[in-house]
Amino acid sequence: MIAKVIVDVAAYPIDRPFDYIVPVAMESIIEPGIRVKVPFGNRKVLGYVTGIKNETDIAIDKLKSIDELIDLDPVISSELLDLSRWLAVQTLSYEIDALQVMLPAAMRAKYEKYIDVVDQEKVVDEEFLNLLKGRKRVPLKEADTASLLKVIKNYTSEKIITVDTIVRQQTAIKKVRMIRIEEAPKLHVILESLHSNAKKQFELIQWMIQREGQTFTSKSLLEQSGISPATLKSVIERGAAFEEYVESYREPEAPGMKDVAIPVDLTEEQVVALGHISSSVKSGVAETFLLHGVTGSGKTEIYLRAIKEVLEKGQEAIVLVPEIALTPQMTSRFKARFGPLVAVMHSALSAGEKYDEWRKIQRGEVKVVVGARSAIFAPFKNVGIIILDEEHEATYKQEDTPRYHARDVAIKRAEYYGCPVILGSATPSLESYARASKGVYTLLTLMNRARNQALPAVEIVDMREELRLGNRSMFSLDLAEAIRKRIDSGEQIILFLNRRGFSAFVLCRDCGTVVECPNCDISLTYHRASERLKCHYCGHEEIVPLKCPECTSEHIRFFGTGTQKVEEEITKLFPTARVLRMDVDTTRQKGAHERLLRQFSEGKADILLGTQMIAKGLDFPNITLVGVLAADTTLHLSDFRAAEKTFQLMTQVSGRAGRHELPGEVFIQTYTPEHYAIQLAKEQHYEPFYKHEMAARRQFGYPPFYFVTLVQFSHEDLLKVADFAEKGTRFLKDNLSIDTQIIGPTAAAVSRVNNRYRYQCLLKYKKEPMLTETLQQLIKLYRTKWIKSGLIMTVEVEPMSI
DNA sequence: AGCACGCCGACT
DNA sequence: GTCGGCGTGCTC
Repeated sequence: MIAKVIVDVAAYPIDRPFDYIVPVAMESIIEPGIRVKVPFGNRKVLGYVTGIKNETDIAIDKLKSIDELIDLDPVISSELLDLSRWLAVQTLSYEIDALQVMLPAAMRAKYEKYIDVVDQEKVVDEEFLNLLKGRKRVPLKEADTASLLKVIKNYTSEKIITVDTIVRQQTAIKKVRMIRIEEAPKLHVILESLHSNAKKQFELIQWMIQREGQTFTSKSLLEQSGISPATLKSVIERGAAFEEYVESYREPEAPGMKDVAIPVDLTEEQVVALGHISSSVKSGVAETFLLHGVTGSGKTEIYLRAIKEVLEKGQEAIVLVPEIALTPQMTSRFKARFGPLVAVMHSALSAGEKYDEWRKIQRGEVKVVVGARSAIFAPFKNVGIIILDEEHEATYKQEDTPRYHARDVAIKRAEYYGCPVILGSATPSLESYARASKGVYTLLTLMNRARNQALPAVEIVDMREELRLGNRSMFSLDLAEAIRKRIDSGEQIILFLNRRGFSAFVLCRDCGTVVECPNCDISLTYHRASERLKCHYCGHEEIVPLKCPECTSEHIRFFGTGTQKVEEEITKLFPTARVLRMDVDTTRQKGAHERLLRQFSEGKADILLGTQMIAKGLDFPNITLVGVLAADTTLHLSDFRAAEKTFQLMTQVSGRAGRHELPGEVFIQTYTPEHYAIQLAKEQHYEPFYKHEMAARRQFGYPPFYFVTLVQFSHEDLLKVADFAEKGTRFLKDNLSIDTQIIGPTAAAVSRVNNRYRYQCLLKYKKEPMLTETLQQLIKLYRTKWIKSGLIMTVEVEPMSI
């Protein structure tokens, strides 16, 4: 019997199955999806069995045998095995990367090498003997000097010692030590044999006789008997009890918030939308729905009811939410509705906790998973529905290999199971809406809010005008007035600062020098908490200079607006206001996110001030005012999605106000009030925005009219990167059709990051039959030749930004 | 990716 | 003369 194995080595010539002999003892157990330890070259690696066969073309003398099985049951189902192959092709990545991304990080292999002494007599080297200290097995990494490694090499070739590789999972699986007590007759025998001064052991065995045959966790046994661990150990050695280790789950912190929306009657729109989804669930035919509903229209309630139907059919549900929206508020609604049937997967869980959740899914102990992007690979075996909430979010696209989009994977999995995919959003991506318009997806619309509240009144404030009136503060007069009113009446406020591309930088007022990162072509960002300047690209940090590094002037200070600075100004303007600041700095700590939100929901603050992370999903009855401090900051990014992102953000954040009884009000401050993205966000008019933006995309040849692929090059040497970028672009031009636009090579927007110069080449095409093949050839060229010269090249099909 | 094999300069 | 530098080539 021969097994086809994909080995855990990400390299170009290795990216294919290797054949191994299956030892007879393994034949009845082995099947595709099981992991194995195999010899590869002169080392041992982990591999995934992808197929079983009886013949091979490989010469017999070349074939090796599988060393051992890592799993007894497949960890990758046949469905996911096929999906990984598809994923590798789609994203132009190694098959091993596509496989690994499907499993929790804790299951990734870790390699440890040990020296085993075979012939003790012949070990004479003093340094080596010193390393052994009498042991017969020593971790190889303890040998850290060159001379020792040399001795090891010699001893290995003389077969005095061998080097053994242990393949194991990264994080130990949490196990609980269980103690099973023997039967009474045996205990009596042991009791007799005890020495008279072993009083504690005598006591423990008598205690055990009362509980013969029972099993305890070692912890509870020690507590209940009041005996020390040392005594227990001796008693176990005498054979009075067995130890066994049982895999146990960690219990992730229980969310503290209740389901705020008790099941209510559905609106007519909701009934219609749910009806379409239900009939798809029943039909067993894959169908993709775009659920377009204004903020507060009750999309989540539709998800919950659709999932209920799926569970009643005996099937499972996958719910994806953007990481940032994976708040306790969101997950607790699912937990409240489906209780212990829900597994939650988010980045705040430890590697071990993620593994536990994964196991619960795999064992079929849960039926619903709510999670971020990677939860799309949940190891369910009978998926009945897949939901992507806020489907337009860029976080659904993975930034490193395999660069997959969760939406594409969802649709692929749904095809296999013949089940519906629900893409939900108040502001769908243009791609999805275009597909819905063309009938590729089924469009479901919710025009009204579930509790029939009016959408909040949105006012656009022209900050240029404020400036003209002499108001140099970051709060317009109207917004300041509205804030004051809310503080007085005890209502709550959300202030949103879209900091991206608009962070606090340090500028010399005499010579105009901006302090830049020494490794990247970008200005450094001022961080108040640490009083340091940081680079957001490479992580470089330095102290804030007191003098200008160029002209030594002392007139150097920071400009721009960060949340910390806004917080200061709020305290100055509204001394009585209680402010909670939520950004990367205040939420880094585990659980900080939840704590801040809980404080806010309990009314312990008047103002919640934050960045992107407060724009989504929050639902608090007392919020009646939302202020956007500077709406334009996303607008000026050099990206084709800039307007779309701005519109989405404005709509999302506005939707936080007035979701319950109290009416909401929104102020959007901007320096470009005439821009269509801002004007149309005012009324949450998606349709006109869509039409306007589509016209722009058509004109400039961007998605969804054209597909794009981005090829990026980086190198320490500017001349070399320009040269390779030119070569790569030429290769693409020579091999792709004439209708494909090939733009570049051009220097990237941030032309140097971490001391590497960056170039890129952009492909735009409607139909390019040669695309995959040409890109594969380009990658081959890179991986076999160019990579040696220090070039790094990445290819991203359909990037989220360029 | 690793790791060994293999061919040329500086040391006991 | 050997030790060791890292260029080249292979992994079922």
